[in-house]
Amino acid sequence: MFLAGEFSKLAQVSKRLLHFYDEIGLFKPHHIDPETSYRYYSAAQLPELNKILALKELGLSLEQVGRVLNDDISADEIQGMLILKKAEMAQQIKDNLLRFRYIESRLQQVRAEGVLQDYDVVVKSMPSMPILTTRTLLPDTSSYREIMIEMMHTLPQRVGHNQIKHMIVLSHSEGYEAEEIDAEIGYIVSNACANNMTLPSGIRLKKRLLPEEKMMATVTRVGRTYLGSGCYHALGQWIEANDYHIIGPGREVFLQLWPNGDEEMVTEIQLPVDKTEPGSLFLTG
Amino acid sequence: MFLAGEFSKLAQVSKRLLHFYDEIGLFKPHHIDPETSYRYYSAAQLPELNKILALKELGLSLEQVGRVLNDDISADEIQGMLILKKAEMAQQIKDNLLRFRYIESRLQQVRAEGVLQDYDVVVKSMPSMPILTTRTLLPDTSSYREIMIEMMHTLPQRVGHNQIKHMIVLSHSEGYEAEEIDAEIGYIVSNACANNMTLPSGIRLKKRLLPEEKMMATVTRVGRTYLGSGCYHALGQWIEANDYHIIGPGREVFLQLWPNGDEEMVTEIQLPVDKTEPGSLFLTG
DNA sequence: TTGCTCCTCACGTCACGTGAGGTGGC
DNA sequence: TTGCTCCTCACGTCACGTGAGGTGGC
Repeated sequence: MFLAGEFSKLAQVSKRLLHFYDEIGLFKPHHIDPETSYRYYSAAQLPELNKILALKELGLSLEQVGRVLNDDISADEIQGMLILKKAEMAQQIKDNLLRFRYIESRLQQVRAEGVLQDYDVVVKSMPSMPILTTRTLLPDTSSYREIMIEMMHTLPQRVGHNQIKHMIVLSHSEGYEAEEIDAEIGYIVSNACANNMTLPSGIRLKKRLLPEEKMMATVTRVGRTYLGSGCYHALGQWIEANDYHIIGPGREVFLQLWPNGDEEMVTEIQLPVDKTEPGSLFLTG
Repeated sequence: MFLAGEFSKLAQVSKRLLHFYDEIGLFKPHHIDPETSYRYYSAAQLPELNKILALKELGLSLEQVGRVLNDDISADEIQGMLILKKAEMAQQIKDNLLRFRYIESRLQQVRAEGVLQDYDVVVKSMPSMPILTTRTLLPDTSSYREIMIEMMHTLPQRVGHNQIKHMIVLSHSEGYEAEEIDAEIGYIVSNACANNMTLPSGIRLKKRLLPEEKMMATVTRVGRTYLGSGCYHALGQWIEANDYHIIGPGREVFLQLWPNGDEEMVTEIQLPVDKTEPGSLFLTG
């Protein structure tokens, strides 16, 4: 029979762990002296403690370990647990590999530029939503502005302020183009909004449903968005390092327009992405 | 300006997270209405929140994130953090790969036998310790017993009870042999113990220092140990699945001898092991 | 007496999630 | 009035680690 301290040395665990397992009823001392409350453990209890440690190593929670020990669980259920754990491990490994690569790319960036990059990519999902837009070929990036200003000044009155949410631009051009930009400009609106609208300048808007996107790589920036900036660079780097690829038209959502000058404009750039199939890691099965 | 609920939808985080970050001073609302205590956030704050989320994704703690945001940290320190995180990731990935493989091997075992195996392998370290032993070639496994019994009955009196700890057997044979076993039998003793000892039967014991072992794969069993059992099988499987290999003589430590018959004997089998060099995972750098 | 063990509270960790219970404006 | 938002406690999570404060035998 060993005292808690001796037994903890034999098993190479902390005394506190023994206390804790006693407390939660997972592993009790062989007996406790009623006078001193000293815990006594027998060497024959070591295999049981080892079983607990080993199952914990496999990734089971203490509650699961307890159920395995108490035998109120079938071999099938144990198999189920292990299969689940295995899948979780596989997922974690994949995630960590990507995280590892992304850390590497951020490291390179810090080394090269001496500071952490300005733009931070975050994954979001977007539900489907109605938009009221016009699609045109624009000669250059500054042409956006005129159309947007016209919309700002006329649309809210025409369809009602409460029908209208954020202004949005979708770029349908493949890749980046400085001229002949195929873009769709308008507003995110509510379901009740009118289906058609003509602006004073003759521009015609139509309502359509923008599909749901489960994964969007997004970057938010403050200030003039139509100027080139590090946003797209950061997005590109992120998408590459994380094995994503772009699967649809990019969006720019104007969370805050320029009431007091461009500096206060806030835009979120959203690129719908999907996982690129990984070069097999044989973590299946 | 957005209310907490709206802003949390924009950012796709929970309201509680916003409250929490406010509480710990990591990310405060643009302002708070002093009458209602309502929190108001501005769209221009989104990039900052995104930065927090992105740094968290990289694996930094909130405290580290806070230091990066507050700029009371140099680019060098940020690099240091990232390099550290990268190494941690690499280690985690390696660990998880091994865990994954070990889960697989336990799964196979459960599938094959219908129950979880009896023996559980645990890694321990052993400090160097003095032992008082004799090394001989034994004709067969049952010859252990006679020597052990003689030692039990004579050694404690000769060198003093408090000089003696557990009985130990080291097997120097390469691999498993049923006969002509090269074994070393004796006791773990204290530093003050005598250097030599001769038993009544003429067996001579010498004291020597058993070296430290940083990693021992161990299994503990209750009952007669000199009979073949699943112990070694479990050990072997474990060592293989976890990319270890054996680097020295195995030990059997008798934590409890047979005062009332073999059934109550408790033995710990210890195999010194080391990591086998992994087939490169290119996680270095 | 000093040193060594043991014990029982009880708070700390980390990043929030999850109610409970109540308020204020349409 | 009903519904909707917002708020502030405050406990729960998971597996222990880490003192604080005190006891008992050599």
